[in-house]
Amino acid sequence: MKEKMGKRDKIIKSAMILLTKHGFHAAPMSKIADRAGVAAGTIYTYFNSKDDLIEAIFIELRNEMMNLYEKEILKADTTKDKFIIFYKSVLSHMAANPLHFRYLEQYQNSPYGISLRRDTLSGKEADPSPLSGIFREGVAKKEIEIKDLPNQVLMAHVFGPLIALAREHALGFIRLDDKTILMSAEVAWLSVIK
Amino acid sequence: MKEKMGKRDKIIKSAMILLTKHGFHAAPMSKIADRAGVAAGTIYTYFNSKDDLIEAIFIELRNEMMNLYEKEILKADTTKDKFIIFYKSVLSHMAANPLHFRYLEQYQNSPYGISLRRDTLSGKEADPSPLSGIFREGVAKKEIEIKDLPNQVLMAHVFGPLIALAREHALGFIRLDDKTILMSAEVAWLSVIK
Amino acid sequence: MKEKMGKRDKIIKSAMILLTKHGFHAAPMSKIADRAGVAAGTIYTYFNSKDDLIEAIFIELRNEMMNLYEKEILKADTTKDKFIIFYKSVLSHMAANPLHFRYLEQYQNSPYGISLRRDTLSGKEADPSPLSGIFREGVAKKEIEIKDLPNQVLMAHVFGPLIALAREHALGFIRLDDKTILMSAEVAWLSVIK
Amino acid sequence: MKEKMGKRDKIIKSAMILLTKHGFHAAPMSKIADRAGVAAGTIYTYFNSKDDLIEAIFIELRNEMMNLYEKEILKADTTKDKFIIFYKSVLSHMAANPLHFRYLEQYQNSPYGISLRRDTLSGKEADPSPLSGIFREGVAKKEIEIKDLPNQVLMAHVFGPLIALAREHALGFIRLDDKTILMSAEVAWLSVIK
DNA sequence: TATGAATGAGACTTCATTCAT
DNA sequence: AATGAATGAAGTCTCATTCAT
Repeated sequence: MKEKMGKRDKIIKSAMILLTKHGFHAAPMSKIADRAGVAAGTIYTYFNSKDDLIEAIFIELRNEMMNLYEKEILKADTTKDKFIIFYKSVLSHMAANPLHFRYLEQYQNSPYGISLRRDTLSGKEADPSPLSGIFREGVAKKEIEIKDLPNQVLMAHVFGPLIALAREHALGFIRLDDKTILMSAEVAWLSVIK
Repeated sequence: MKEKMGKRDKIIKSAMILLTKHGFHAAPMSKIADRAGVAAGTIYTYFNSKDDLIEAIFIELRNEMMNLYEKEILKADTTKDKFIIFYKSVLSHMAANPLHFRYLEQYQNSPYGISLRRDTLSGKEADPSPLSGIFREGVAKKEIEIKDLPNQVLMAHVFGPLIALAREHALGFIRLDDKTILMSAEVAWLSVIK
Repeated sequence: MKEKMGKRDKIIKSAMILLTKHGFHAAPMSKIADRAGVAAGTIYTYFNSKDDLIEAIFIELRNEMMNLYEKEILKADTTKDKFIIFYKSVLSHMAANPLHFRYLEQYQNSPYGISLRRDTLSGKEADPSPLSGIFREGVAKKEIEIKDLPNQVLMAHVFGPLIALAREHALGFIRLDDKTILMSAEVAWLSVIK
Repeated sequence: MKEKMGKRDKIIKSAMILLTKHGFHAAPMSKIADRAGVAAGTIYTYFNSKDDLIEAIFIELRNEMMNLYEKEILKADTTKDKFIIFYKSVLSHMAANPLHFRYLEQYQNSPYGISLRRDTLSGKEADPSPLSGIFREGVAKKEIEIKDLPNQVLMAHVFGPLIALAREHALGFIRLDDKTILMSAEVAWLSVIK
C-alpha cells in the first residue's frame, strides 16, 4: 500500500506524523525525509520550505473535513438534524483520525493558525464552518429560536466541547463511541437553543 | 516596581512573555536573558535547563490560579453558586491575564503538558480542578441532579466553552465583560444539570 | 531569431546573462536551463560540467574579440594607426557589448582566469593581444621609439585605462562615445611613445 | 605573534586569506573558522553574517589605505609631488600587501562593491580617493593645466595602470621595485597634464 | 537527444549550555 | 552569584549532477 503512494503523499504522511508527535519545531526535515523514504532535498521538490509543508498539510486536512460534512449535511431536513449531523460527523471524523485532529489543533495554536483565524474573522478568508449559516436559516424559517448571546459565545459552547472531547480521545484519555457523541451533540444543541 | 523584583522573578517574567509570544522553541535563552536584564549564564543559576524554566513557569501560573478559586469558592453557599463562582473566577482571571492563559494553553498542548495530563488522570498528580468535587458534593446532598454522561464529557461541556472563550479573548477576537461571562456560565450550568 | 538558435547557443546565451548578472556561483544550472528553455539535464548533453560551460563561454567571447581586431587592423598603414584602430576597436566592442565585457572580466578575476593567464605568460597559451607585435614591428621599422620601460608596464598603461573605461561604461557610470574613445586612445599612445 | 591576536583579528586574517584564495563563495565559514582556530559559531559573535564579515574586511582594508596616503601626502609641496607621492604610496602599499590588494579588487567587482561604487558616484558615500581634490587645487593655483577630458577618463588613465600593475604584481607576474613604480607614476602624470 | 525528479553533500546560521574570570 | 564569550551539534535549504524514461 505504501508502495502505491506518490512521493508527495509519503512526505505529507511522514511529516504529519512527526510534526504532530514532536511539534513543528522538534521534527527536523531530515527525519521527515528519512521516514518518507526520500532524500532530504526531495522535500523541496514538492514544497518551498518547512513552513510551506506545514501549511500544505493543514490545507489538505481542512479540505478533507470540509468535503466531509458538506456531503453529510444534505441528508438532513430540520435545522436540528443538520446541527446534529454536523456535530456528529465532525467529531466522529476527528475521533477516527486522531492524528489529523492533533495536527489541526497544533496548527491553529501556532502563529500560522492565528493569523489565518484573523483573516477569517476579518472576512479575507471564507469561514470553513457552516454552523452560523445553519442557525441563521433555521431562525429565518422560524423553525428555531437562538439564545440572546454573541455569536462567538454560542460557537464557543458548540466547538469548545467538541474540541475538548476530540482532544481527550486523541490523547487516549477517553474512547468516543457513537452514543457518547450523540449525547454530547444533544447537550450542545440545548446550549444554543432558547 | 520592576526594581524590587529579584533576578529569578525577572527571568520568569521575561521568559513568560517571550515564550508565549514566539513559542517555546522560537524564544532563545539569550533573548530571555536580555529582556530580564541579566547575563545568559545567570539563568542557569536559577534553572537547570530551558525545560526546567518552562516547567517552573507553568507550575507558578497553575498555583496562582488554584489559590485564586480556592479563596473565591468559600463565598458561596449552594452548589450552583459554587459552580458559577468557580466558572466566573477562572474565566475572569484568564481574561484579565491573557498572557498567562496563552502560556498555560501552549504548555498543555506541548509534550510536557500531555505527559503531565497523563499523570493527573492516572492519579500520580492531583487534579487541579475542584469541579468534580463540587458536583459530587451537590449530588450527595441531593441538591442537584447531573446528566447521565461520562464525567469527562460533562467536563468537556464546562471547560470546553470556557477555554474557547478565553482563547478568543486572549487573541483579541472578542472582549469578555462580566455580563457575557455570567451568561456563558449559566449555559454551562444547564449543560451539566438534568 | 531566437527560434533559429540551436539549444547549445541558447544555453550559452542564457548562461552568459545569468552568470554575469549574479556571479558564477550565484547562478544555478537550473535557472540557466529555465531561461534557455531546456531541461536541466540537457545542459549536460553539451557541457560536461558547470566549469566546462563557464570556460566554453569565455573561449567563445575571446575568439569573437580576436577575430574582430584581426580584421580591423588590416585597414591601417602606420604603426600609430594600427595602435589607434586596435584600441578603438577593442574599446568600442567592449562598450557595445557590456555583458561580454563583464563576463570576460569576471572570468579573468576568477581562479580559472588566473591559471589561464599563468599559462599565457609561460608560453603554454598564445597571447591573444597583437599589441606587442605591433610595437615590435614599428620599432624594427624605426617608425617609432618606445619608452624604456618593462613591457608589462607599458601594457598596463594601455590596457589599464582601456579596461577601466570599459568597466565604467558597462556599469553605467559613463557613456563612451567615439570621440571620448579616440581621445583616450591618443593619451594611451603618448604613454607608450618616447 | 599569532598568539597575541584577539579572536576577531584571527578571524579577519583567516577570512581574508581564504576568501581571496578561493573567492567569496568558495570559502566556507567552517574553513575560515578552522584556520582561525575558533569554533564555527564563534565567527557569529563578531559578525552577523558572512556578508557582514566580507564587508567588515573591506572597510578595514580601505581605512588602512586611506590613513596611509593621508599621512604621506603632507610631505609634498607641489601638485606634481602630491600626485607622485600619492601614486607611489598607493602602488607600493598594494605591492607590499598583495593579499589586501586582491581582496579589495575582488570586493569591488562583486555586487557589494558595485553598489558601493554607485553610492560614491551619487554622493551618498564619500570618495575615498583624494586625487580629484589634488588636481582641482593645482588648477585653481594655476600651477598645472589638465587635459580637456571627462574626469572619469582622466581617472581611468591614472588608476587603470596602477591597478593593472598591482594585479600583475599580486599574481606574481612582475616584480615592482621603487624605480619601476616611479616611472609608471611619471607616465600617469603625463597622461593627465596638458 | 531530451527530460526533470531525485539525490545528498555541503553551505550558512542558531542557540542551549559551559566555564574561566 | 554573575558574567558573556565561546562552543559545536543540529537545523534548514541549495544546487550540481545523475539516470530512468
